Amino acid sequence: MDNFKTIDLSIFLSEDILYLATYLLGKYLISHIDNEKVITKIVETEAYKAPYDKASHAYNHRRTKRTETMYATGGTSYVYLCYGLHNMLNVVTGPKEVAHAILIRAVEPIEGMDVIRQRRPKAKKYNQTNGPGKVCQALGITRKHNGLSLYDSTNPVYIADNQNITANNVIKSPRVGIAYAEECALWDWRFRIKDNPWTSTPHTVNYKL
DNA sequence: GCGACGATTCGCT
DNA sequence: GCGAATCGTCGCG
Repeated sequence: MDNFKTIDLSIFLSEDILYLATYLLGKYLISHIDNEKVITKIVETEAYKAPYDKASHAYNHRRTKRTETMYATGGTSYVYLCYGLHNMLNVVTGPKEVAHAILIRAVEPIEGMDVIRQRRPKAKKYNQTNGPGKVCQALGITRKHNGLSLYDSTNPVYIADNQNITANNVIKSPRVGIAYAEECALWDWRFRIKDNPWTSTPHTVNYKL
């Protein structure tokens, strides 16, 4: 389990963010942090399409110190702190200056389960990596890893090629935790691999306008 | 400066 | 199911 084929940069430059969010399903997310290697498979993503998506941090071209990373070239990592304690990993996509991003919500452990258990000692099997904050904790990802090129296997965090998931094996549903985003909250921009037990909760969300 | 709040998680009821 | 934890970011002034 070594020698991974990385993803071509040109893929990340696409502006078809819904395609990319499904394309990333099945791919490897790998971390090599604190001398520990963890290999996982991406099983759940969410798309955030600046500038008109009200759920995006870059909504309405908002550009601040924090969101500056979102305007980087596609394939860059955007890691931010949520609720003061949870790190969230996103994949910036599109050309430079286009602030689209894809949130990695859940992964399936492939290698390095012992490391994950060490980092999340209280989590039971399927609760180890089934949420965006849990993913970062399990892989050791923090805001220090903001701004990395995810197509470069010499970086401590990167994405590698693997299976493609066919459309009939992808579940689309509304995104989680964005009730404030009004009509955008209803869009089916959350993508999960069908019947995969490692996807995150809640399994359904219901927003009222 | 200051106050409000968040792309969540966990433990307890 | 509910509420607390916890702090950087943002917007206002």
